[in-house]
Amino acid sequence: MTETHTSMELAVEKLREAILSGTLLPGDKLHQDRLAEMLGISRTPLRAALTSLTQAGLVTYESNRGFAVREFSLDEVAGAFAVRAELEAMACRLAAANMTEEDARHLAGLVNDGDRLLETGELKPENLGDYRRMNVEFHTAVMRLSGNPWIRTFIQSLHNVPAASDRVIMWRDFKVIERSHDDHRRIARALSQGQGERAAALMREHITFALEHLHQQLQLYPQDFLRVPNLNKPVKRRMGGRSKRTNP
Amino acid sequence: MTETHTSMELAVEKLREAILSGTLLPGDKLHQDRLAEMLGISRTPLRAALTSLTQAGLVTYESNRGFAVREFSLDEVAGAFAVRAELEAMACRLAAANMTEEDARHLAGLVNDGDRLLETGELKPENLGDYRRMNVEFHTAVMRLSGNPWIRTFIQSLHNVPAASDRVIMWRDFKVIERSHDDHRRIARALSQGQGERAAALMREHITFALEHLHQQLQLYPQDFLRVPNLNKPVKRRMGGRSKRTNP
DNA sequence: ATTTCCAAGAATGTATCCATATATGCAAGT
DNA sequence: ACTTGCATATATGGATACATTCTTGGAAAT
Repeated sequence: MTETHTSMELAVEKLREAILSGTLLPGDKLHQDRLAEMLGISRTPLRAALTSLTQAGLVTYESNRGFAVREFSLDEVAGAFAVRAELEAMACRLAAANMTEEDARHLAGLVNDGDRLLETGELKPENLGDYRRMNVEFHTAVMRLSGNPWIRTFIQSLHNVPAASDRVIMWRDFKVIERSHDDHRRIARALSQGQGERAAALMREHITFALEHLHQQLQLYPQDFLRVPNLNKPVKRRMGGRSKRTNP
Repeated sequence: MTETHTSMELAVEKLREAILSGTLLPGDKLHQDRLAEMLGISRTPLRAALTSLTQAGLVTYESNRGFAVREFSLDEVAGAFAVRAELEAMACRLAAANMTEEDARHLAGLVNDGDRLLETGELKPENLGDYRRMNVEFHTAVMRLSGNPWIRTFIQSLHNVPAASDRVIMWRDFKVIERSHDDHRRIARALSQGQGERAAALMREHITFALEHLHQQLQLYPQDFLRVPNLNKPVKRRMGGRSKRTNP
């Protein structure tokens, strides 16, 4: 069984990673020839990848004017959190009715993993990746347990909104992390006991606070977030670029 | 001033229409050469269109095995209604806080349009298109008023689920239409008076009932919905082939 | 008769080439 | 000096040709 990766799929992954990690900044124009050369493929699969990412919401497209990395307003980011809160709360209500013993154990296990990662009283940098994975898996598990596939689909695309993604855990305040993890613990227990409304309320607050906290962090450390959307930039940034152009 | 429609965008429209209208049935394999010829374009823009539709959720794709019209399970259809109910209820809560006089008038106007279309005590076939447009515009307006762009985005993609689309109004029972329209009236008034929770409750029921009604209709008139997904159709016509074997 | 293997056909994936639309820069006119 | 218009350059959109993978039909062996 060959893991047949078509090169368009590879391009999608590479580009998604580049955009979400900030290598490509919002507003950057996605020049087909250069990108194709950088990725070592031709323009055909690249265009397919860009088309795909356009529908996924990561890039924008205008006829005859090409693709560009999508920019998000603060309102859109806030809206993303609001919808996340609502849909994941919904997932809790639904999941509570479907929980089996095994499901309960799985969630409890994830909470346990978090306990271990935080037991030193801090979130060590080398544990950040594991904590993030645990966090993602917890939320994903709840949505899966809801039995409604659309919830996962939509939350997934909300994670393409840079600041709304649960990829980012830049919480400097350990107390906030601890509280957040305690939310998980309570949610897991509430779900296991069939307390759907309670779990939903916890989840809604869990996510709503994340937005509030983001706002605070944005006030305190704007430079961490404000990769300034280069508005009508005079600067042509190129990624790893070999510049082969000679004009000024 | 040419309405510069790139031929990929045209293909997207044509295909979307063909799929939603049932010309292309769920499970149908989307043969690139044939489709390209039918649409009068080459495979390049066609593939772009298919890629786009894949992300939009109307078709599926597997590496080296091509595209096909997506099939939806009854569970997925039900799930679509459930999420619609939740998100549009959310839109009501948000919209109630944002309503201006003009917004109120707009909604009232739409309700009025519906009144006129139904005043004869029936929904005449020639009015069905107008009624549908009014219905779509009403729901769209509420979502727009919510100020959260994601709600519209997601509901939009739920309308790609054939039976969950509000394109279909195949209500034979006039009482059901009348009640549904009365829901609109109450929702419009509730929103205008800032009664967000009430509007949300009405909207949730409005949509939840639509699913229940769909279930009923599906029991009564299954043939209207069950456009049978033609599983591995035996048409293997090879033209120009040298082996002309007589049909059994 | 059934199964296995191989080869030819067909369809998909990718690269390259051509056409068209947009952007840029220079010249001419006011 | 500024604006306008045109010519050239550049980028994107689409078509065709080529490569790779999958499917299918048949022959040989058990």
